[in-house]
Amino acid sequence: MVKPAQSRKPRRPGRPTQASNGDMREQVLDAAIALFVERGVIATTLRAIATQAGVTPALLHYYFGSKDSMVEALLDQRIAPFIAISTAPLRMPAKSPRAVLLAFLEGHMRNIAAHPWLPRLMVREVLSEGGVLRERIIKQFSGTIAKGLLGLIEQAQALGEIRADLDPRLLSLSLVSLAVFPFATAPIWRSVFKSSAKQIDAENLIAHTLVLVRGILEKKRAKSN
Amino acid sequence: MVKPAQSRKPRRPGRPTQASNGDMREQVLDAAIALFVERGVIATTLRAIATQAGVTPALLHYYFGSKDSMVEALLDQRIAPFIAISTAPLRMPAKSPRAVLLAFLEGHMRNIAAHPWLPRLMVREVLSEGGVLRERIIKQFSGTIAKGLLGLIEQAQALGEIRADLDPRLLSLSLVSLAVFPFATAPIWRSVFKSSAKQIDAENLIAHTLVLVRGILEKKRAKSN
DNA sequence: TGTACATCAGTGAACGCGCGTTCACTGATGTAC
DNA sequence: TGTACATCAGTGAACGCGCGTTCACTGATGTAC
Repeated sequence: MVKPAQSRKPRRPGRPTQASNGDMREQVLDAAIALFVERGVIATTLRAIATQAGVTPALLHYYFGSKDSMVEALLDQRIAPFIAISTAPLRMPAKSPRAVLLAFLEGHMRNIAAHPWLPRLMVREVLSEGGVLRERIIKQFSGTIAKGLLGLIEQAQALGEIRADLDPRLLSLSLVSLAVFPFATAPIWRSVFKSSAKQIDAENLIAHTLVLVRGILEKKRAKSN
Repeated sequence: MVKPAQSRKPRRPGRPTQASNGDMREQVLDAAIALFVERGVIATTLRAIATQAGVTPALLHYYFGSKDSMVEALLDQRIAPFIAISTAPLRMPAKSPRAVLLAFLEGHMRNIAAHPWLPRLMVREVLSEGGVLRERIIKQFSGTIAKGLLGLIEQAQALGEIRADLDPRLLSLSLVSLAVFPFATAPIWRSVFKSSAKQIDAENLIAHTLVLVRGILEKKRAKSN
């Protein structure tokens, strides 16, 4: 995942010429997020990020001021946009809450399937106390996903669109579990199942999960036994 | 969760008398696991563990030789036993694979509900590269849970006990998600839902999840629409 | 039952190392006249 | 269009600090006679 450090020419001292590529800030953020995803925030040193991006550790302070500020910048510029995209459906008024719910879950899974580092980073940091990311992720999560999902479920239950015998909080928890955990742990189960003939790809997983979710939401018919 | 450092009398130099309590090794392991759960393995310093257990950092090396060895000792003595208990049903020959499957899930959830630090620690470490725990947890997991669960599902499908239209690998992934993720993230959603009138406890969650799982495994009847 | 001494449990202070951070500096670029 | 100089992007070397680890030590315990 992490590319070998770019072997750039050893860069003479002084201000660089305009010819040398100027989006170093982006390169630094790319390197930082790649390493954070692999090792976690605390375990990643500024020197490692700098080496990866082909700059000096001093540059990181020149750009961001401190490691903590850098993590926050990264959250604002690389993580928040994804959450905003995922949660967009939750913010628009819904004719059919059930349809919005399914669309949101599918969109969310597709979003994290396309950016597999997202759930991995988020779940790990949320489980560790004292991280800079933890508080902000929890806040963002509880303000958007949790509230929106819960509201949709309650509306859909009230309208009789889905089964109403489940606690909406527990149901939202189960749905989030199904939509997040498999993607966050993808590298693990891929290696566990690697001997299988047919590999599992993201589309299989998304389709499977949607089948499950539809089944879960479905209203009970008269039981046969 | 972490108790304040025991304010023991400042312990005169030299070998301690027999009167002073002798299970310091256990105290150290307790302190270590509590801190590992809260902060993660790399973020926990030996000094923090020593302070917490009321001993010197040098003692940790006296007992375990190194931090890595200590983590391994901890895994063998505090984590492996729980996994062994949880996975016991998977190792006994089953008359009804479906019944064993449900019993295993229920037992597993009850087990981690009673020891909530377990899933939190395991999920976090498994998601971080380079940890000592990671490799061993993955190995243990793929050797027992994954293999056992997969086998049970395949047997139950072959016997017609559960619906057979789902990929057993994806189904096992979904079941593990439902049984692990909600418990690993318990502190988060508890704080998100803390304004609710009726608090969610572990029994609610277990019962809810088992209802969902039974529904998921249930064979389809003719659809009405 | 005493005594001499090896062993044992654990300490306290220091070690080297890598961390995040600082700061004086370098030389290209932008601007005023 | 040139020139002088302030500004800017970024470096290199060093800073103090806390980390995991080491080691000479202390004094209670176990053992041999």
